[in-house]
Amino acid sequence: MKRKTRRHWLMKSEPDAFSIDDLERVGTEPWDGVRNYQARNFMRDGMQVGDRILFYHSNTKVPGIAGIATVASEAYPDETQFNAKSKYHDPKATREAPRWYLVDVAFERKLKRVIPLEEIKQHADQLGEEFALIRKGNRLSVFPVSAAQYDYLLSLE
DNA sequence: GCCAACGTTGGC
DNA sequence: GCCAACGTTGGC
Repeated sequence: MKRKTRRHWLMKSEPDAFSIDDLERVGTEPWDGVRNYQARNFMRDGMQVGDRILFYHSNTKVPGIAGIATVASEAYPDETQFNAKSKYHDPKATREAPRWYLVDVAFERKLKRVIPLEEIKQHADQLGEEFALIRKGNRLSVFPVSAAQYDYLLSLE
């Protein structure tokens, strides 16, 4: 059954590998290569077409939120798991029992400026200490953001 | 480039 | 089922 309300998400990408500019260029991109069960479950079980995504640049000089994207497809099996030549190949995955799922992600817009992680941390009181992005040791690359957190983060733009 | 944090794997 | 070893993430 479909939910009526939209959820919000944050997805990390290393800009050297795939940046918000790359997404703008291609328009829509299958979000392949996620090999973490929790992140997979969010994509497979939580996302709906039209949900908004904060596009986060990780592992770069100024990590932070760089743009907005939307969920552009239902979840479907990540093709790279079946490809022996792919670095994302998973020998234990079969077409009958795929292990990894993804959604297509569509470009919406770049932020006027990147909102740096350093700055986001200064708003921990408003975002909540449990906010996954600023929780110590968090490495999850896909996770939900509440509507309030989403609005607050964009108010920093 | 370093390394803390954390998830996964596999031997037992 | 425990847990050491290993690999990866990602800030700094």
